[in-house]
Amino acid sequence: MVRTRIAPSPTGYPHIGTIYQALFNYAFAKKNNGKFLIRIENTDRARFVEGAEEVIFEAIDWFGLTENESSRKVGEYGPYRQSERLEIYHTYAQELIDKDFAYFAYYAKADAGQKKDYTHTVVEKKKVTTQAPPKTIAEMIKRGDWILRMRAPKDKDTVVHDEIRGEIVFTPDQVTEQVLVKSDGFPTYHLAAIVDDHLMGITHVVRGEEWISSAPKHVLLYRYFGWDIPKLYHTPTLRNPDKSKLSKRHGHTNVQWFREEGYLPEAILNFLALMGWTHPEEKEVFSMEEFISLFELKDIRQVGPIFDLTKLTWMNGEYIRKMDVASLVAELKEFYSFVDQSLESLDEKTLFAIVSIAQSRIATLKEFYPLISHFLPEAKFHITTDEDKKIAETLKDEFLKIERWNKETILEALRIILKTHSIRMPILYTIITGHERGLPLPESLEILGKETSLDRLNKALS
RNA sequence: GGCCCGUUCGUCUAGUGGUCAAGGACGUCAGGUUCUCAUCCUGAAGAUCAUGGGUUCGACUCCCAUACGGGUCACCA
Repeated sequence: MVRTRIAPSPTGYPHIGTIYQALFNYAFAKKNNGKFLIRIENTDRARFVEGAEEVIFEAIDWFGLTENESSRKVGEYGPYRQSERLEIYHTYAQELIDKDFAYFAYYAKADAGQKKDYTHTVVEKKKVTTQAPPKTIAEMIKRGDWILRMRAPKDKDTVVHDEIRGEIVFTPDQVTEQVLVKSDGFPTYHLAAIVDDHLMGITHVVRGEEWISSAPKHVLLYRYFGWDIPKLYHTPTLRNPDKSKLSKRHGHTNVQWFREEGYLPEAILNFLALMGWTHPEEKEVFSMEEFISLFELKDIRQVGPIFDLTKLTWMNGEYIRKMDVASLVAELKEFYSFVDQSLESLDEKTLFAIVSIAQSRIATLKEFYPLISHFLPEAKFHITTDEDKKIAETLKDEFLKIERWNKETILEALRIILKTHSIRMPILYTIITGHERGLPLPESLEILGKETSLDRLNKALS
């Protein structure tokens, strides 16, 4: 039974990189009739953000990457929130102490969490004390200035087998004696993740390449416990246009941002799938079902791709264009209620008609509204010059002559205007819509109706 | 700085020793269709496969070095 997981930390907004990881883990689990779980890694109390967990799940739901087990969907391997598993970690930490694979180290509190400057080689200063070390985790927590570190071999290389990159050898000096339990009794990622992955039956660990350097420590821990090592896959990390790791500073990383910009979750997922993976037939647009059936973890590329918004926007347009009108209407309604902008002034029939002519002209849902301003009740014709006025008068005459109000008869009328005033389309377009270009004019006027069109003309002429 | 991972058109990529003087997609440019704008269609420009050495009859593909990029070196994940 394949079991995969993502392990987000509730430290802020949901990151697009988390979704990228979720996509691979989800697809692989689905392909193999396995389970995909979400474990909340909240062992860092300093960085914890209230409400962040809820927002992660909201993003997961939006993308439809529904998990089988998680803190909100508790299965038999729970709890799925690390803060609720402290006793478990302590038990296993004690096992390590008993086997002498871990030891208590003395550290003054003041050193906690300080970053270092690595432009030059740094020699870590060890604190010394004459105190006897604590005997148990409980005693350690009580004392406050002790931590638990793992032991690492001084004479042997540690080999990490990565399914994408092959064997990676780490010499002893690269494998430091990682802190396992912090002085507050909370485990670090390294202990917690290994214990949880094992206890939760994770078979394939798919995570970002930033974890490669700490992988040997994880391998060691598995060995200390005598556990099987799940298959390890280190995926490339998404990059900014300047090639650095995708960050808020240089690009858009917040899932919420993509939603507010009118991107469709399916399109984002499709685009993300293309970042590091290629369809066997080199197809660019494919469904999640197709992706699941074709996807293989081992085919993931090793190079960090640059997240290119231009191509995502194109992809989004592709998705919008292939939707049926009813779905697009529903999608637009949901989007505009999400961004607090209503489409309610338009009745259903009108909205359908507008959407069908707007469909090929928008790449994101957000582009819809600016395109349809001339359909809103408060819109009017734009007559600014005497020439405009003359055109409007002819327009009125021609409109009055039309008996059957449809796009063909309207187009004919418009052609007459263009000819008699020898003007070009953008001028006429501006008078009617206020913009130089946009949705097709005959269709727009047909939807608007003869009555409304004449009404607006009269108002503009008076 | 040490170590680790990587390096094919601006970007995403195909390519696993000969079929590649490198194919596709986005973007760009030009043209066609057309009531504007899009869609759609056609075409063009765009990569001496980071550089230099090997190995081989033959290398984008294998090996080594150099350069460059990224990651990591926290009581953060």
